[in-house]
Amino acid sequence: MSDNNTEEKILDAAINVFQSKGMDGARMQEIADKAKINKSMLHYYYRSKQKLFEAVFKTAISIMAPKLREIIEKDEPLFDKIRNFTNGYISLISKHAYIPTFIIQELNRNPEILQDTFIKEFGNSFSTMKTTINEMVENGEITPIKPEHLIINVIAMSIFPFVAKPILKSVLQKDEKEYKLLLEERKTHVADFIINSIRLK
Amino acid sequence: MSDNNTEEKILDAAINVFQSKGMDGARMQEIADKAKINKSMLHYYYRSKQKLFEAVFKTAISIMAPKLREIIEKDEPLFDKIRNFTNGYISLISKHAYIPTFIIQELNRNPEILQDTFIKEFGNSFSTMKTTINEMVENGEITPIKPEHLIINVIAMSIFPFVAKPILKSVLQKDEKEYKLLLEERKTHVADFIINSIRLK
DNA sequence: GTCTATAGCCAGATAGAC
DNA sequence: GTCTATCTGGCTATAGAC
Repeated sequence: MSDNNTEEKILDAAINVFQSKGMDGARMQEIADKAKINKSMLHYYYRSKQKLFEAVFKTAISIMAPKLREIIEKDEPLFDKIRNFTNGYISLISKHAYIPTFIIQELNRNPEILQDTFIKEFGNSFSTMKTTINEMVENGEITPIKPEHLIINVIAMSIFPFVAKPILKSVLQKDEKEYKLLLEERKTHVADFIINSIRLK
Repeated sequence: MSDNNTEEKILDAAINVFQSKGMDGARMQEIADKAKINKSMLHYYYRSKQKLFEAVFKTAISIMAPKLREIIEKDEPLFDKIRNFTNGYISLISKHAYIPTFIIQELNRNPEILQDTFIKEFGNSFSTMKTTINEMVENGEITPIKPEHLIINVIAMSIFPFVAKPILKSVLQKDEKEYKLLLEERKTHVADFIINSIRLK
């Protein structure tokens, strides 16, 4: 994609550079080089580094947010939901390995970005999921657990291995290929692990 | 601490600034201001921004690594190990909230830093823990699980809530106080959740 | 729309007085 | 050891020709 259109070539290159270097580390010259266009074109199309960054950030969110909504909103049995999310999300991130770290990094740098791009994505859809989980606990269908912790656990086990890849590779003494294999296994492992913990025996 | 000694005042201020802004976002002037010393003192004591950064990075690692070794090396029953680690690590990070994000961010920026400061911390102590877990599986003491996944799960659920705090606060619609309470609960919740998953019923 | 040239600023680093 | 003043380079951004 984007072999012709200059604006798209810029955005693609900007995604590449911003996501690996962050806002502060990124250089407009590097983006121009990667896009194989003149540096002043960046300003012609996006006015400023800040505006270009915002376009990249929104793109990143738009890739990650829908699947997150899915787990929260879709009407299906909880265990299916967990299996679909972990499998789907780990697959998705495998194709966009830099995005979670990028979002986390920039969000910690400037937590207010959320107000504009993120919060309204969710509204109060979380509260319905919360209700569902609480009902399952009350009906004795799963072990007692706070919905908040369950959600954090699901997300943490899915995303953290990507974010902390360098540390985990080192601690576990895995090479690139072995680590990739572990991530692949986690598409099913994470759901098994969670369901094993909350289901009644 | 560090009310007199200039070098210490610099390091304290540098820790503060580098850990919240990262290498690229940090400014020597801001460090000097926070340390209430003249900017050129930074160079007098640490030669360059890079060298000062390395000192800060090593400090961060030296705060986080020992507890990580503990879980891997200490000779105690697995379930105790898990309880001690999650409780101990979450408590530790609560006092140094910026460190995990800082380490992850800088490690993704430059994965080679590890070679110098990190890998040798662990040696092959991981392999003994791996053996222990595999033996427990074989002896039917816990559910079948790859040691790698168990370790990733423990670390992920302990650390991720700090790293992804802005997102999770937003998704779960918690204010600062409520989120702090969740983190507090996780000191015991995480271990319960894990043990509940791997113990035999 | 695309290029070259350059303005303007800011940050890291150093020289040198005290 | 600590300060002021300044150099130097690199980066964003723009002016202006084509």
